[in-house]
Amino acid sequence: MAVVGDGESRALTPTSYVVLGLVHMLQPCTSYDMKQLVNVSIGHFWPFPHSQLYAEPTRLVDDDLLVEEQEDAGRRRRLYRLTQAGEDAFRDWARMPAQDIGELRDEGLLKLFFSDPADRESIATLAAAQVKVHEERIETLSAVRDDVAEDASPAQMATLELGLRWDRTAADFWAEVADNPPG
Amino acid sequence: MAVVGDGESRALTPTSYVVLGLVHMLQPCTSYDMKQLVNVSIGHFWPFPHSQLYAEPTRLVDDDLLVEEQEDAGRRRRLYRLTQAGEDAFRDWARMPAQDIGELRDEGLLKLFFSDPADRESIATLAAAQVKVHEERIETLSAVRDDVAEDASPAQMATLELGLRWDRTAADFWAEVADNPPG
DNA sequence: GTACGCATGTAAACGGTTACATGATTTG
DNA sequence: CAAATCATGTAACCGTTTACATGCGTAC
Repeated sequence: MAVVGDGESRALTPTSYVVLGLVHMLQPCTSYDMKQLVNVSIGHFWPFPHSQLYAEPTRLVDDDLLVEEQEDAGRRRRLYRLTQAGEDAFRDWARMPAQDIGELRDEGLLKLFFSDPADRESIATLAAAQVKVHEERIETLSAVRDDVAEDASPAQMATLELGLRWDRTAADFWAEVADNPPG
Repeated sequence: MAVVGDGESRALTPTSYVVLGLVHMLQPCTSYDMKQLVNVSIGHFWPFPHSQLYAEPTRLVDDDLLVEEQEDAGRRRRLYRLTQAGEDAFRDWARMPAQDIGELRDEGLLKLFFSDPADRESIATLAAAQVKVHEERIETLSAVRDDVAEDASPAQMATLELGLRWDRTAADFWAEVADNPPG
């Protein structure tokens, strides 16, 4: 009996599912096609460098979740598609509620946590900078929203909406901190 | 002339500054002391395994930002303190506004983004689970807040406050999605 | 036809996660 | 004094990041 895949199966990471999801939407597609989509969508809340979009599909081919087909002329680009197992893995993941809890990982929060209570001025400066960052991102995301309104699904628009609400919440919070620095 | 540190200096990561900040608060302290504090504070919004609290101080000693002193009896635990360079590096970081933008990295958001518009029931199920997760975390964080209210600085309490607001924002968002799934 | 930018990809190094391991302390 | 739990640490693997490299099209 033929064994498919090399050796033990690995646990898939969120990146794996991002790639499966992207291929699901775009197949057949190249790594660069994925990159293009990432740039205007999930890249805004789940950033990663494009090299992952080359490395991860290779692993998924090993796992028999993707198939790769290489052009025989020109640039010999690699085109990816889902296998049946890939479709299944993606659908199962999409259906199952998320188990991990989304963390903030905001460096500004770290700085606030470690701030010197006696140095309220530094805190105010930090807070003002954070307000700026979040308001700028509200601008960016609003523009993206308008840009993609035609093409994106309602669920995709909703992800943008949560992003905007988060930045609004954060901007308000930091504005309060700037106004009245704790210390 | 004596050369301090081995080879080229590396770029410090957020983890580096977490450790510098922890040592700043607790020095002299062991990795385990840091772990204790992490568990009831930044661990809630910037989680990482305790092994990092052993690995990173070793690197920081190489960088001459920490000094290590080993007990000569008993468990021979390692105690860390900041060097002058460590104090400086930490203070400089703390003063400078954060440059990276805190990202969401919420797996639930990914699932929403990739959800099948035709399958509104899955979306509603996902959303209901997300509501539960965030409301539970509101409970947890509220309890932590009450627990540490005596000991924590106002700035530290403020970080908890932002965490709570984020979970509130997210819980509300997902409740709306559950109520009226896009698709 | 040259220059610039977009498209496409690779490789090495490093941090982070996971898993394991075992010595102390407390509790019953 | 046995068992459980806390305290303390190590090692290996693997994903991610960073940096480099270079073909192809297009505009001037």
